[in-house]
Amino acid sequence: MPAAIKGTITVDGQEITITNPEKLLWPDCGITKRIYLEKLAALSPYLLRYCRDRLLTVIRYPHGVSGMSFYQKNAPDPLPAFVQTAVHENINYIKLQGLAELIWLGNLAALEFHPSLHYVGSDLPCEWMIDLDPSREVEPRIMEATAIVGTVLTSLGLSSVPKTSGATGVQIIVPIETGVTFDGLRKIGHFVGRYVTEKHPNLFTLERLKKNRGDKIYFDYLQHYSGKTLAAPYTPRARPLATVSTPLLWEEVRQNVSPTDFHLLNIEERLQRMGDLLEKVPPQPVQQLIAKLP
DNA sequence: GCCTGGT
DNA sequence: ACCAGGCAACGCTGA
DNA sequence: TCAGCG
Ligand SMILES: [Mn+2]
Ligand SMILES: [Mn+2]
Repeated sequence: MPAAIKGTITVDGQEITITNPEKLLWPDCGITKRIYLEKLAALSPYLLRYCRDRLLTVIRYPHGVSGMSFYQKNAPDPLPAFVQTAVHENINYIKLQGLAELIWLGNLAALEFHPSLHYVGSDLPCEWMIDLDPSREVEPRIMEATAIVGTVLTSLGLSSVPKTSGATGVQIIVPIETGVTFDGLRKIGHFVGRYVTEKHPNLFTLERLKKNRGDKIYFDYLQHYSGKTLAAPYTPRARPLATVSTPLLWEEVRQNVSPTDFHLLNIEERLQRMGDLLEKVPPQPVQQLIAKLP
Protein backbone atom coordinates (compact mmCIF):
# COMPACT_ATOMS: atom_id res chain seq x y z
CA MET A 1 0.00 0.00 0.00
CA PRO A 2 1.42 3.40 -0.98
CA ALA A 3 1.04 5.92 1.82
CA ALA A 4 -2.22 7.87 1.57
CA ILE A 5 -1.79 11.37 0.20
CA LYS A 6 -3.71 14.31 1.52
CA GLY A 7 -3.48 17.93 0.46
CA THR A 8 -5.36 21.16 0.16
CA ILE A 9 -6.27 23.10 -2.96
CA THR A 10 -7.91 26.48 -3.31
CA VAL A 11 -10.94 26.70 -5.57
CA ASP A 12 -12.73 30.02 -6.04
CA GLY A 13 -11.09 31.18 -2.85
CA GLN A 14 -12.25 28.16 -0.84
CA GLU A 15 -9.84 25.68 0.70
CA ILE A 16 -10.74 22.11 -0.11
CA THR A 17 -9.03 18.99 1.22
CA ILE A 18 -8.20 16.39 -1.37
CA THR A 19 -7.46 12.82 -0.28
CA ASN A 20 -5.98 9.94 -2.29
CA PRO A 21 -5.65 11.72 -5.66
CA GLU A 22 -4.14 8.64 -7.25
CA LYS A 23 -7.01 6.33 -6.32
CA LEU A 24 -8.51 4.70 -9.41
CA LEU A 25 -12.20 5.60 -9.65
CA TRP A 26 -12.75 4.14 -13.15
CA PRO A 27 -10.11 1.39 -13.25
CA ASP A 28 -10.95 0.25 -16.81
CA CYS A 29 -10.27 3.77 -18.12
CA GLY A 30 -7.35 4.58 -15.87
CA ILE A 31 -9.23 7.53 -14.38
CA THR A 32 -7.88 8.49 -10.98
CA LYS A 33 -9.47 10.94 -8.59
CA ARG A 34 -6.97 13.54 -9.78
CA ILE A 35 -8.06 13.10 -13.39
CA TYR A 36 -11.70 13.02 -12.34
CA LEU A 37 -11.40 16.37 -10.57
CA GLU A 38 -9.73 17.87 -13.64
CA LYS A 39 -12.55 16.62 -15.84
CA LEU A 40 -15.16 17.92 -13.39
CA ALA A 41 -13.58 21.35 -13.62
CA ALA A 42 -13.80 21.18 -17.42
CA LEU A 43 -17.46 20.09 -17.23
CA SER A 44 -18.39 22.60 -14.57
CA PRO A 45 -19.55 25.53 -16.76
CA TYR A 46 -21.99 23.13 -18.42
CA LEU A 47 -22.97 20.83 -15.56
CA LEU A 48 -23.47 23.63 -13.04
CA ARG A 49 -25.95 25.42 -15.30
CA TYR A 50 -28.36 22.49 -14.82
CA CYS A 51 -27.65 21.89 -11.13
CA ARG A 52 -27.61 25.35 -9.60
CA ASP A 53 -30.50 26.28 -7.30
CA ARG A 54 -31.93 22.77 -7.42
CA LEU A 55 -32.18 19.96 -4.87
CA LEU A 56 -29.17 17.72 -5.41
CA THR A 57 -28.88 13.97 -5.06
CA VAL A 58 -25.45 12.44 -5.58
CA ILE A 59 -24.36 8.84 -5.91
CA ARG A 60 -21.04 8.10 -4.27
CA TYR A 61 -18.53 5.33 -4.97
CA PRO A 62 -15.79 5.68 -2.35
CA HIS A 63 -13.93 2.67 -3.74
CA GLY A 64 -14.50 3.36 -7.43
CA VAL A 65 -17.22 2.30 -9.88
CA SER A 66 -16.87 -1.39 -9.13
CA GLY A 67 -17.18 -0.92 -5.38
CA MET A 68 -20.18 -0.33 -3.16
CA SER A 69 -22.20 2.81 -3.71
CA PHE A 70 -24.79 4.86 -1.89
CA TYR A 71 -27.16 7.70 -2.63
CA GLN A 72 -26.72 10.86 -0.63
CA LYS A 73 -29.40 13.49 -0.29
CA ASN A 74 -28.82 14.92 3.18
CA ALA A 75 -25.83 17.22 3.45
CA PRO A 76 -23.08 15.54 5.46
CA ASP A 77 -22.11 16.94 8.85
CA PRO A 78 -19.84 18.82 9.29
CA LEU A 79 -20.42 20.82 6.15
CA PRO A 80 -17.83 23.22 4.69
CA ALA A 81 -18.93 26.77 5.43
CA PHE A 82 -19.26 27.71 1.77
CA VAL A 83 -21.85 25.02 0.97
CA GLN A 84 -25.48 26.14 0.93
CA THR A 85 -28.35 23.79 1.67
CA ALA A 86 -32.11 23.80 1.30
CA VAL A 87 -34.71 21.81 3.20
CA HIS A 88 -37.35 19.97 1.22
CA GLU A 89 -39.67 17.34 2.70
CA ASN A 90 -37.52 16.96 5.78
CA ILE A 91 -34.26 16.49 3.85
CA ASN A 92 -31.44 19.04 4.07
CA TYR A 93 -30.28 19.01 0.47
CA ILE A 94 -26.93 20.22 -0.81
CA LYS A 95 -27.06 23.00 -3.38
CA LEU A 96 -24.48 22.66 -6.13
CA GLN A 97 -23.85 26.34 -6.77
CA GLY A 98 -20.25 26.51 -7.93
CA LEU A 99 -16.96 24.85 -8.72
CA ALA A 100 -15.90 24.67 -5.07
CA GLU A 101 -18.92 22.53 -4.18
CA LEU A 102 -18.34 20.38 -7.24
CA ILE A 103 -14.69 19.67 -6.39
CA TRP A 104 -15.56 19.05 -2.75
CA LEU A 105 -18.16 16.46 -3.83
CA GLY A 106 -15.74 15.00 -6.33
CA ASN A 107 -13.24 14.35 -3.58
CA LEU A 108 -15.99 12.51 -1.70
CA ALA A 109 -16.26 10.26 -4.77
CA ALA A 110 -19.63 11.62 -5.81
CA LEU A 111 -19.61 10.29 -9.38
CA GLU A 112 -23.18 11.12 -10.42
CA PHE A 113 -25.19 14.30 -10.04
CA HIS A 114 -28.98 14.08 -10.10
CA PRO A 115 -30.76 17.42 -9.58
CA SER A 116 -34.48 17.95 -9.05
CA LEU A 117 -36.55 19.03 -12.05
CA HIS A 118 -37.52 22.23 -10.24
CA TYR A 119 -35.69 25.05 -8.53
CA VAL A 120 -35.49 25.27 -4.75
CA GLY A 121 -38.61 26.96 -3.45
CA SER A 122 -40.59 26.40 -6.64
CA ASP A 123 -43.31 23.87 -7.43
CA LEU A 124 -42.86 24.21 -11.17
CA PRO A 125 -40.63 22.22 -13.53
CA CYS A 126 -37.68 23.93 -15.24
CA GLU A 127 -37.89 21.81 -18.36
CA TRP A 128 -39.70 18.87 -19.88
CA MET A 129 -37.42 15.83 -19.92
CA ILE A 130 -38.86 12.83 -21.72
CA ASP A 131 -37.21 9.78 -20.22
CA LEU A 132 -36.67 6.70 -22.39
CA ASP A 133 -35.58 3.63 -20.40
CA PRO A 134 -34.49 0.54 -22.36
CA SER A 135 -35.20 -2.85 -20.82
CA ARG A 136 -32.03 -4.38 -22.22
CA GLU A 137 -28.56 -3.53 -20.99
CA VAL A 138 -27.62 -2.85 -24.63
CA GLU A 139 -30.38 -1.40 -26.81
CA PRO A 140 -29.39 -0.93 -30.44
CA ARG A 141 -32.76 0.72 -31.22
CA ILE A 142 -32.44 3.52 -28.66
CA MET A 143 -31.52 6.17 -31.23
CA GLU A 144 -34.24 4.99 -33.59
CA ALA A 145 -36.72 5.37 -30.74
CA THR A 146 -35.31 8.79 -29.88
CA ALA A 147 -35.69 9.94 -33.48
CA ILE A 148 -39.32 8.82 -33.52
CA VAL A 149 -40.13 10.84 -30.42
CA GLY A 150 -38.24 13.80 -31.88
CA THR A 151 -40.33 13.66 -35.03
CA VAL A 152 -43.53 13.65 -33.02
CA LEU A 153 -42.36 16.67 -31.07
CA THR A 154 -41.51 18.47 -34.31
CA SER A 155 -44.95 17.71 -35.68
CA LEU A 156 -46.37 19.31 -32.53
CA GLY A 157 -44.30 22.40 -33.28
CA LEU A 158 -41.74 21.77 -30.53
CA SER A 159 -37.96 22.00 -30.78
CA SER A 160 -36.06 19.71 -28.45
CA VAL A 161 -32.60 18.42 -27.60
CA PRO A 162 -31.80 14.73 -27.16
CA LYS A 163 -29.18 13.67 -24.64
CA THR A 164 -27.69 10.35 -23.70
CA SER A 165 -28.37 9.49 -20.08
CA GLY A 166 -24.83 8.17 -19.95
CA ALA A 167 -26.23 4.78 -18.99
CA THR A 168 -28.36 2.94 -21.56
CA GLY A 169 -31.17 5.39 -22.16
CA VAL A 170 -31.89 8.82 -23.52
CA GLN A 171 -33.73 11.89 -22.37
CA ILE A 172 -35.27 14.37 -24.75
CA ILE A 173 -35.38 17.86 -23.34
CA VAL A 174 -37.98 20.42 -24.30
CA PRO A 175 -37.29 23.85 -22.79
CA ILE A 176 -40.48 25.34 -21.37
CA GLU A 177 -41.76 28.69 -20.20
CA THR A 178 -42.24 28.89 -16.44
CA GLY A 179 -45.84 28.29 -15.51
CA VAL A 180 -46.20 24.77 -16.90
CA THR A 181 -47.01 22.36 -14.07
CA PHE A 182 -45.79 18.83 -13.34
CA ASP A 183 -49.39 17.69 -13.83
CA GLY A 184 -49.33 19.26 -17.27
CA LEU A 185 -46.06 17.55 -18.19
CA ARG A 186 -47.39 14.15 -17.12
CA LYS A 187 -50.48 14.78 -19.20
CA ILE A 188 -48.63 15.69 -22.38
CA GLY A 189 -46.02 13.02 -21.69
CA HIS A 190 -48.72 10.39 -21.40
CA PHE A 191 -50.26 11.67 -24.62
CA VAL A 192 -46.99 11.45 -26.59
CA GLY A 193 -46.21 8.10 -24.96
CA ARG A 194 -49.57 6.63 -25.99
CA TYR A 195 -49.08 7.91 -29.52
CA VAL A 196 -45.62 6.41 -30.11
CA THR A 197 -46.56 3.18 -28.32
CA GLU A 198 -49.57 2.79 -30.57
CA LYS A 199 -47.54 3.46 -33.71
CA HIS A 200 -44.55 1.32 -32.66
CA PRO A 201 -45.90 -1.31 -30.27
CA ASN A 202 -42.78 -3.45 -30.53
CA LEU A 203 -40.43 -0.59 -29.70
CA PHE A 204 -42.14 1.38 -26.91
CA THR A 205 -44.11 0.41 -23.84
CA LEU A 206 -45.96 2.30 -21.12
CA GLU A 207 -46.06 -0.84 -18.96
CA ARG A 208 -45.03 -0.08 -15.41
CA LEU A 209 -44.24 -3.65 -14.40
CA LYS A 210 -40.78 -4.62 -15.61
CA LYS A 211 -41.72 -8.23 -16.12
CA ASN A 212 -44.33 -7.16 -18.65
CA ARG A 213 -42.07 -4.88 -20.67
CA GLY A 214 -40.24 -7.57 -22.59
CA ASP A 215 -37.32 -5.93 -24.33
CA LYS A 216 -39.22 -2.76 -25.19
CA ILE A 217 -38.21 0.76 -24.31
CA TYR A 218 -40.18 2.15 -21.36
CA PHE A 219 -41.58 5.61 -22.05
CA ASP A 220 -41.29 6.91 -18.49
CA TYR A 221 -43.68 9.84 -18.34
CA LEU A 222 -44.12 9.45 -14.57
CA GLN A 223 -40.79 11.08 -13.69
CA HIS A 224 -42.47 14.46 -13.57
CA TYR A 225 -43.09 15.09 -9.90
CA SER A 226 -41.75 17.61 -7.43
CA GLY A 227 -38.68 16.14 -5.74
CA LYS A 228 -37.98 13.49 -8.39
CA THR A 229 -34.62 13.63 -10.11
CA LEU A 230 -33.04 12.73 -13.43
CA ALA A 231 -29.37 12.48 -14.37
CA ALA A 232 -28.22 16.03 -15.07
CA PRO A 233 -27.05 17.06 -18.52
CA TYR A 234 -23.25 16.66 -18.45
CA THR A 235 -23.13 14.48 -15.34
CA PRO A 236 -20.57 11.67 -15.40
CA ARG A 237 -21.98 8.19 -14.78
CA ALA A 238 -20.56 5.40 -12.67
CA ARG A 239 -20.32 3.05 -15.65
CA PRO A 240 -17.23 1.12 -16.70
CA LEU A 241 -16.51 3.45 -19.64
CA ALA A 242 -16.91 6.69 -17.65
CA THR A 243 -19.74 7.85 -19.89
CA VAL A 244 -21.17 11.35 -19.59
CA SER A 245 -24.78 12.39 -20.13
CA THR A 246 -24.29 14.27 -23.38
CA PRO A 247 -26.64 16.51 -25.37
CA LEU A 248 -26.66 15.54 -29.06
CA LEU A 249 -27.51 16.97 -32.45
CA TRP A 250 -30.53 15.36 -34.09
CA GLU A 251 -28.20 14.52 -36.93
CA GLU A 252 -26.10 12.43 -34.53
CA VAL A 253 -29.26 10.59 -33.47
CA ARG A 254 -29.96 9.84 -37.15
CA GLN A 255 -26.40 8.59 -37.51
CA ASN A 256 -27.09 6.19 -34.63
CA VAL A 257 -24.35 7.25 -32.25
CA SER A 258 -23.85 5.13 -29.14
CA PRO A 259 -24.13 6.41 -25.56
CA THR A 260 -20.65 4.98 -24.98
CA ASP A 261 -19.18 7.36 -27.59
CA PHE A 262 -19.25 10.20 -25.04
CA HIS A 263 -17.15 9.92 -21.91
CA LEU A 264 -14.92 11.75 -19.47
CA LEU A 265 -11.82 11.32 -21.61
CA ASN A 266 -13.27 12.95 -24.75
CA ILE A 267 -16.04 15.23 -23.52
CA GLU A 268 -13.84 18.29 -23.10
CA GLU A 269 -12.87 18.38 -26.76
CA ARG A 270 -16.51 17.97 -27.80
CA LEU A 271 -17.70 20.79 -25.56
CA GLN A 272 -15.05 23.11 -26.93
CA ARG A 273 -16.22 22.28 -30.44
CA MET A 274 -19.99 22.20 -29.89
CA GLY A 275 -20.66 24.27 -26.79
CA ASP A 276 -23.86 23.69 -24.83
CA LEU A 277 -26.42 22.43 -27.34
CA LEU A 278 -29.14 22.70 -24.73
CA GLU A 279 -28.69 26.38 -24.14
CA LYS A 280 -29.33 27.16 -27.80
CA VAL A 281 -33.01 26.15 -27.77
CA PRO A 282 -35.46 28.75 -26.44
CA PRO A 283 -38.55 27.91 -24.36
CA GLN A 284 -41.17 26.13 -26.44
CA PRO A 285 -44.95 26.70 -26.44
CA VAL A 286 -45.76 23.61 -24.39
CA GLN A 287 -48.49 25.25 -22.33
CA GLN A 288 -50.73 25.87 -25.35
CA LEU A 289 -50.51 22.20 -26.26
CA ILE A 290 -51.31 21.04 -22.75
CA ALA A 291 -54.30 23.35 -22.70
CA LYS A 292 -55.68 21.72 -25.86
CA LEU A 293 -55.33 18.18 -24.54
CA PRO A 294 -58.53 16.31 -23.68
C1' DG B 1 -14.85 8.91 2.25
C1' DC B 2 -15.70 10.20 6.40
C1' DC B 3 -18.10 10.67 10.63
C1' DT B 4 -20.07 8.58 14.79
C1' DG B 5 -20.97 5.48 18.38
C1' DG B 6 -19.79 1.15 20.66
C1' DT B 7 -16.26 -1.63 22.44
C1' DA C 1 -7.39 2.70 19.35
C1' DC C 2 -10.11 0.14 16.43
C1' DC C 3 -14.16 -1.31 13.94
C1' DA C 4 -18.99 -1.53 12.01
C1' DG C 5 -22.60 0.99 10.32
C1' DG C 6 -24.70 4.86 7.87
C1' DC C 7 -25.06 7.41 3.94
C1' DA C 8 -32.74 7.38 0.05
C1' DA C 9 -36.55 5.74 1.24
C1' DC C 10 -40.86 7.51 -0.42
C1' DG C 11 -44.97 8.63 -3.30
C1' DC C 12 -47.38 7.10 -6.79
C1' DT C 13 -49.54 3.65 -9.94
C1' DG C 14 -52.23 -0.01 -11.35
C1' DA C 15 -54.10 -4.09 -9.98
C1' DT D 1 -54.57 -2.70 0.24
C1' DC D 2 -50.19 -3.27 -1.50
C1' DA D 3 -46.15 -4.84 -4.43
C1' DG D 4 -43.33 -2.68 -7.65
C1' DC D 5 -41.20 1.12 -9.66
C1' DG D 6 -37.73 5.04 -10.36
MN1 LIG E 1 -33.88 7.02 -17.49
MN1 LIG F 1 -36.86 6.59 -15.71
